[in-house]
Amino acid sequence: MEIIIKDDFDLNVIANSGQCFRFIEAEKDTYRIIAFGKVLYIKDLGNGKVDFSCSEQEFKEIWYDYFDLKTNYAKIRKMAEDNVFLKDCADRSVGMRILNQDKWEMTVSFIISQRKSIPAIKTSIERLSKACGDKLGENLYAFPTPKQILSVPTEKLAECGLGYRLDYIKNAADLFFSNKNEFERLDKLIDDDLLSELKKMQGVGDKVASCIALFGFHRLNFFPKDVWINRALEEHFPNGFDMNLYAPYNGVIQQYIFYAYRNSHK
DNA sequence: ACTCAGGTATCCT
DNA sequence: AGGATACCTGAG
Repeated sequence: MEIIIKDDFDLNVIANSGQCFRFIEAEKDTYRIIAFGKVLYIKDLGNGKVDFSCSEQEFKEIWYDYFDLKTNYAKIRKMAEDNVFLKDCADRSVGMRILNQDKWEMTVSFIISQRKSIPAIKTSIERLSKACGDKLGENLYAFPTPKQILSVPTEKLAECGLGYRLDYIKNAADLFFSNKNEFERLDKLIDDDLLSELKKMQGVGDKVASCIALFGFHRLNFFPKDVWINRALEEHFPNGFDMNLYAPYNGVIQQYIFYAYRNSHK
């Protein structure tokens, strides 16, 4: 189905923004997303026209929210214009959106992310999905549920290149398998409490918890600090970055900095 | 072969 | 509270 999107929307920017690991350019100008047990292909036809390979019902139920289409990102982007560096980052990140991704998938994905490059993270996630996720098509697998991860022999999980993170992931799977409503409970907490609750998990520190909150719980004010952000802040905000200026959208600003700074320094 | 990767836990002082 | 160090493994 075709839809019209007037707001910021660039599939290439989003796919390479580091917030998602199963959103890739499958062929020229066509992107493939595996999420929520579905495989979606999207093609940007230009002039705001975008083709989604799904029914109108599926679009309304999943993808409208996934792409956060209710939110006006062009308006948020304008907030960055008061600062030369931020404006430059925002200008080079036009089309960025913060996706509404699955909370469980984000939890595991960002536990995996520590001390790994983005290509290595993607490899691990694909292996894990293939090892125990539902088959959705030829060489396409859904992200596994906590139960599926717990059901698979350790030797098979060890082949996913998870290293020392494997125990962290099993602990998280245990937690969310034995507490079916845990994500609902967490979702009701205010930002500070959500962060501290997430950090109770083994292998989840400030950075990973912030990413889970921002990309899984859609808490747009979280500002994950990774090596790239820290370098950018040191260079451009030697006296500190004022989080009050861009609240409640610090997370969006963070994505602009991450995307623009990393792309021009890697 | 060698370094570093979207960090965290643990062990110090 | 803050600093140093080890950590699995893959990608460049």
